[in-house]
This record gives sequence, C-alpha cells and structure tokens, in this order.
Amino acid sequence: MAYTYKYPKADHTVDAVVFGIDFDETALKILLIERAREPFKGNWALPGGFVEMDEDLEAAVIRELQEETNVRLSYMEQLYTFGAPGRDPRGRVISTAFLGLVQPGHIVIHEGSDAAKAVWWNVNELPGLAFDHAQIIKTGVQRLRSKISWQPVGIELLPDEFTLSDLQQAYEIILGRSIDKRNFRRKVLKFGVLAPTGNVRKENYRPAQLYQFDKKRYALLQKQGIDFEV
Amino acid sequence: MAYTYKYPKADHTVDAVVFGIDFDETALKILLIERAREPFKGNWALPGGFVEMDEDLEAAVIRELQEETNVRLSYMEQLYTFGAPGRDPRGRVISTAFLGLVQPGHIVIHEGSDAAKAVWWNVNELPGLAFDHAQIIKTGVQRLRSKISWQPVGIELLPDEFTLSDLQQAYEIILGRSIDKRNFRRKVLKFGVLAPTGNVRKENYRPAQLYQFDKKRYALLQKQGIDFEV
DNA sequence: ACAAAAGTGTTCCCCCTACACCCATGG
DNA sequence: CCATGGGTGTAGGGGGAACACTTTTGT
Repeated sequence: MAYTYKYPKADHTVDAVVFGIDFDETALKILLIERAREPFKGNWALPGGFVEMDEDLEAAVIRELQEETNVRLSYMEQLYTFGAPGRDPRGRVISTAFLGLVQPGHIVIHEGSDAAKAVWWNVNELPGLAFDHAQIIKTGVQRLRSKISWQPVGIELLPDEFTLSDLQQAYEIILGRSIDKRNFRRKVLKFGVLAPTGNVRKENYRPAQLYQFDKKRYALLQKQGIDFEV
Repeated sequence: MAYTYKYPKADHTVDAVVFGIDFDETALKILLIERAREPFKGNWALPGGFVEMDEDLEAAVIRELQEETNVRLSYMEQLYTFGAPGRDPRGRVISTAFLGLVQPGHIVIHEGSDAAKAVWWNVNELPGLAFDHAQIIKTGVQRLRSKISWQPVGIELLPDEFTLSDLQQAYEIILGRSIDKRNFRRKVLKFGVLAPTGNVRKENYRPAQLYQFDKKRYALLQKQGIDFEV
C-alpha cells in the first residue's frame, strides 16, 4: 500500500524529555534510549517516534514512551516544536517535544521493542546524542527551571509522602544551588498546599514529619500561578 | 509530479497570532484574514499556510505573513503546536502557531494574494473563526499577558518615541485593568531601560516627555528576565 | 478661568534575607 | 556522649501598594 500526494510532505514526530529525581544520587535524571535502528543506531536519544494519522500529539508521546520504556508519567506538557530542515538525515522531520515528569516510585524501566534499552542519565553527565536532542534537552531543562519558580512543582516529582527536606532537595537539584532551610520551609508552608500526614519517616536519627500535597489547592495554585523565587 | 510514501503523512502548517496596539481606539488588535479559498472560504482566520519542504518554521510564518498581509513584525516567538486530528476538514494538519508583535507605524496592510483581505480586529470583538483559531488566539492572549509580567515588553509594540503614558496605556490594554500612574512610572524607570530623548510631544495641553528604549539594556533584561508584576 | 493630561513623594506594611542554635534519635 | 539530620525565630531592609495635589498648556 502506498500513499501519493501532489506535494512532498514532512514527517511529524514527538519526543519526550522526561525528568525524574534520584534522591539516592541527589541528581536530576533524564530518560534516554539507545537507538535500535538507523539512523544513529547505537546512539543515545530521547524516546519518541512518528505520530500516527489519527492520533493526538500527546497520545503519540504517551504511546511511544509506553512502547520504548514503559515509564508512567505523572505530568506532561508541550515543550517546543523543532522543525529546522536538516535536523534529521532521513529527510524533513518536524518534531514536537514534550516535557514529562515522573515520581520516584515509577522510575522502573521495562525495556520495549523499538529501543535497544532505556536508561536514566544524570542530566549533568549526558552522552553524545542523536539528532538535535542535546538542544531539546537544554530547552527542557530551562523550562523545568523556570516552571519551578512560578508554579508549584513537586507533586509530580516526589513520592506521595515526603519530608520537607525531600522537597527542598528536589528544588536544589533542579535549580542547581543550595537554599536556606528556614526560609524555604516558611515559604513553602505559606502557600498552604502541604498537609502533614501525621506519619513520620524513621531513617536515620531524628524522625522527619511526612507531608502530602493538598491536590485541590495544588490545582488552584497551578492555574493561578505563584511567585516562588526561592 | 507526484510524491509517494509508504505511510500516510500529515500536513504541516504555521499560523501567526499577530498583535498590535491601536492607541486611538485604546484596544489590543489582532490581524485576521478573510479566507479566499475552501475550506472556510469567506470566514475569518489567522494568517498562515503550508510549510515548504526546505524551509524553517519561522521562515514559513514570515513568508506567509508577507504574502497575505505584508505586515512587518518587530518580534516573533513560537507559541504552541496544535495537532488534534480533525482540527482541519482537509485531513490531518498539524499547525505550529507563532506569536508576533508589530509597532503601530507598521500596522498598514497591503492585501496579498492568498487572502481576500486582511483586517485588524479588536481582540475583544472577534468574529467567528475558521478551524480551531479561536483557541489559538486564546493561547496567544494568555502568552502575551504572562510574557509582559516577566519580560520587558514594549519596544516591539510602541513607536520609536513614546511617552510614559503611552507605555502605561499599552500595559493597561494588554492586562485589561488600570494601573496606578506613580507606581508604574517608578517601577518602569527603575529598570533603566528608558532614556528621555529630549523631545516632547505637544498634542493636548501640557507637553509630554518622549522616551526611547536603550536597546542594549533591553536585550539584557529580556535575556535575564525581570519581575514586573504591575 | 477652566479643562485636561503631565508629572511628582510619602507612609505603611509585608515579605524577603541573612543568620545560629536546640532537638530527637541511633550507634 | 557523639554524630547526624530535623526543626525552629528574629531583626533589618527593600520594595510594593495605596493615596492626592501641583504644573503646564490650550481653549
């Protein structure tokens, strides 16, 4: 079966910039796959692929992520569309990139079909990347950083229960600098999105109070936007 | 000549959400064309069209704008990509929308070939629109509003020389609310982007000092981002 | 003289910043 | 009792918000 058109057409793909926080390594991680096919076979790349004809762009990323990595996202938004001619050796390929976030509990990867393997990489120690994916990742990191300062980010990156130190650590990892503990706590509590669960985490030494997000209030703040210049 | 592919392909278009301020009518205007062809012939729509195979997305919007309206932009950025199946009756069409700004002096429209005519519409009094263009415009207005509060917007929307009242009016029109004159002036001058030209505008009653933007400083602030919650 | 827009200062309060010590627990 | 991370308060300063009158010009 073949499809014939009067004019040449570009292909349309989607790519996923998926971030997760690794609390053990205190690092921001990004999900990459090793390409199983040409072009760039054996190279590292963002998960993604061609959009089906009757499929929404968002649906396409979710499907591709499922196929290639089986990771479950807790959040997704459109990032940017990259369409420079020549960005793909196969011909004209326009790609819409998405920003995704995952909670630590869902960081497990089952290897899929299209990808040789999928691995979490430290954002600061990335390998060489296929296509213009280095640039896409750069755009994604910028977006995440700016997003964090005017929207409450956290529910999508933290486990359901977490300590204030966890939350602070998430911010420090993303922003790449340290934050004063007292100021951070006062500020974050003032928004009224956090509720103590009553449970404590006993790990080392003094137990830490566990919190969860008030989802209603969280959604409200997300809509309104907040000023969170920590 | 025909082009044959193994799989079906979507079309890719670009659309331009172009804003300009009309100081006479104290209104935010948007550039629309009356479609000269099917589908939606005779309806109002955003300027735009198909991306050529060897053409960057940005280049495509600029070309289409030129062809259809001859308007000269002072600024452009990518807005969002709309790709829902069914958004275009011709088949699968994915469209990347751009946000454009024009200065009042360049608001003149020369009618082009593709469009029956091009007209500036008040954003608050829009006609029925083709495709999902109403939604695209809504996204554009939101972006412009949020952009204004963390980047210095103005150089792209104002004439080369302008009064502080002009600038304030621009902000009021975009944000849709009034701002205290004294606070606005103090805040805007504190950024150090404005320089008095020495000229004054004599229109009614007391003459007003004319200002221009310091382009170097403007570019710097644009890069850094600012906090401008007026 | 009056109408219209330009221009100008101050006070109050809130929030951000900087900063250092005690607490609870495990080993 | 010591090491480790959890948890707390305050003083000072800067900037935002609210607010009203004088100045300059044209008619």
